[in-house]
Amino acid sequence: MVVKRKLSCGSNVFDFPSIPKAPRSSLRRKVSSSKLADDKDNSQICAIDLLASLAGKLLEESESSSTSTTYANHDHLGGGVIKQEVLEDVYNNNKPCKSEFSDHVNLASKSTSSVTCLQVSSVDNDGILEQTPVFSDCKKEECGLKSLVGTEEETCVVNEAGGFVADGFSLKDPSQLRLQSPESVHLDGDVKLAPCTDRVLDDSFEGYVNHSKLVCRDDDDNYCKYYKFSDNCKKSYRPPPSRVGNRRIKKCVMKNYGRGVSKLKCSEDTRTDGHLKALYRKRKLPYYGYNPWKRETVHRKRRLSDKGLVVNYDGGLSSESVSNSPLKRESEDGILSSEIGLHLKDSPVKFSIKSLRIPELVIEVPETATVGLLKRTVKEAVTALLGGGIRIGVLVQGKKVRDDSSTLSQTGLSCRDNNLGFTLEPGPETLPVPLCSETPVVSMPTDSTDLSERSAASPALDIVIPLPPQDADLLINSGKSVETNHELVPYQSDISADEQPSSDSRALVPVSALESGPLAIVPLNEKPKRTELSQRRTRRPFSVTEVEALVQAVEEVGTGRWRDVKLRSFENASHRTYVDLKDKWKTLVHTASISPQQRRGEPVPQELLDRVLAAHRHWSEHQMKQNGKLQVATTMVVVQSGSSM
DNA sequence: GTTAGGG
DNA sequence: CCCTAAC
Repeated sequence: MVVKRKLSCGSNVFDFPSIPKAPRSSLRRKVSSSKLADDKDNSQICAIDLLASLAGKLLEESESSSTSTTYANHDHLGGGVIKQEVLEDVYNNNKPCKSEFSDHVNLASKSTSSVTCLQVSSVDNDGILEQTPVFSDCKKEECGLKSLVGTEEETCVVNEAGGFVADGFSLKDPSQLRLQSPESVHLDGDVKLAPCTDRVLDDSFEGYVNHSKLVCRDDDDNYCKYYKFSDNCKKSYRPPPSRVGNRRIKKCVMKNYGRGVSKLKCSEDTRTDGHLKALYRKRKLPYYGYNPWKRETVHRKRRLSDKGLVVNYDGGLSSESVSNSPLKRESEDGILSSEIGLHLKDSPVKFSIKSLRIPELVIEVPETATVGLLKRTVKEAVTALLGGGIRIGVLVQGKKVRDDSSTLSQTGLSCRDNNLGFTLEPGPETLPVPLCSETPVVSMPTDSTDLSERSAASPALDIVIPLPPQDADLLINSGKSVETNHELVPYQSDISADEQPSSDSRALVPVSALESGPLAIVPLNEKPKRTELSQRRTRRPFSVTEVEALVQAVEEVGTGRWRDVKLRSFENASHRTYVDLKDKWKTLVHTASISPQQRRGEPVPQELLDRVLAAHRHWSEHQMKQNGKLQVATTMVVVQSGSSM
């Protein structure tokens, strides 16, 4: 495994990763992490890591302005803004995967933010701060995300001058946020678990936040420490080995601002299993059939489209008070404030994400494969997925919130009734696999170009940063993870209302999902629209040459036989599907029928347009004739049968 | 998996 | 280009 650091979490345990925020004082930053509970679990990736990274992101945002130079190594990023150039550089470098991990880690640490963001308390909660730091200061590299594994009741206090900004929302005065306050808002209405009390094996996360308090302070000095009161919970909650559902996959999630993403994968990829491969599932697989990957014994398919990329969190927002119990209810009852917004004071919004569902991830392994191999394969697939660069999307009422500058209240997140969802989306930076050229194992990205542009993983070829600037902030690179150990709790397929048909999911997710207890499951009420989730293919206007080839083919085989057209003239153009050709023909016909002044884009020679019209006319007539014959034939049959009777 | 069309 | 219904 490439990923070396894994914080093991009891499967049920929710780890609170503390991600120290910031880059700017990586050195100073102190990260505390709970002890790794199980090394055994290392191989698993915790979904929660994602959250951690998300949280980290939030923190980071606040600090992005003051990004330290530490990023320089990998990113050259200034201020957390992702630059395409950087990405490209990264992608273009086929660096050996192996060494990368450490590097990323460093990045992570630098850029890390604290996962604790999810639960942020105002500094005012002095009471929370305890003198006994359980965790020693982290090394630089490790500072990044450390999950507090097994720690329970951890409170994180973040005092950050910068404020948080998260995808859909921004908290301007972070110092005043207390996410865990009793008043927390329960957005989703979904399941909320009282910390310790409700703790069930399935509790993905809340249960674990109890006894110890995690404090993350990011004051001027920017340092975070965790203080742990007790570690009891941890022990008690060790999930039975058998539980698959809670299996947490450890992923290295790191948040680099998008840049070094690929490396992480590399690491994994490096470990080639030779025959293992992942395929991203493309819509039209058939046309990609020539793709070498297809022949691999093991395929991993990741379907971006559906959403494949989307990780759903089932949880929504739920309020939980840090304290054990009662408070929680109160908050739910109501006191939620709609005030959440730029100036939150004492009206923290608590986000409890029970689980994040990863996108469809189909893994195929030979029957002869060992369980160990299967595990590794899954891990790799997930790691690759996450490592590819993920960005977090926020869904409110099923609708994606694109404006990162919106406040929670503006976004409606302050309302308890809202259905909040987080999605994992492929980040632009997703190109990891290719980097690790050696390993075919995880195929996703590599082919993506060929397989489908559509897939979120935009192939390296066209690196497009679809995301608006603000989204860029959200980008989380998992590649190298910072130690966050979050538990990944798969959504429960059955329970979750989510769109994804369980059938699709052979993915890891479902399996684990089964394990997760009911509590953990909070279905997203609304099915996200695909459009929201999936990434649109990059636009590739047809060149005149292509148009000519298309016209030529259509003249020969006619309209209505797009597959043949494709095979005839675009066999090697993996990015042109027959549907594309059909669509292009449609537009060509339209273009040819309008005045030149009305035409846009690269002008198509009139000669070609004339041919288009001619061919269109010809084949239309041909089709009509066919239909006519058909009708006649039908009529004849009918008449015949009628007469016979 | 392909087609055909609407969006 | 995307999404789907209809084959």
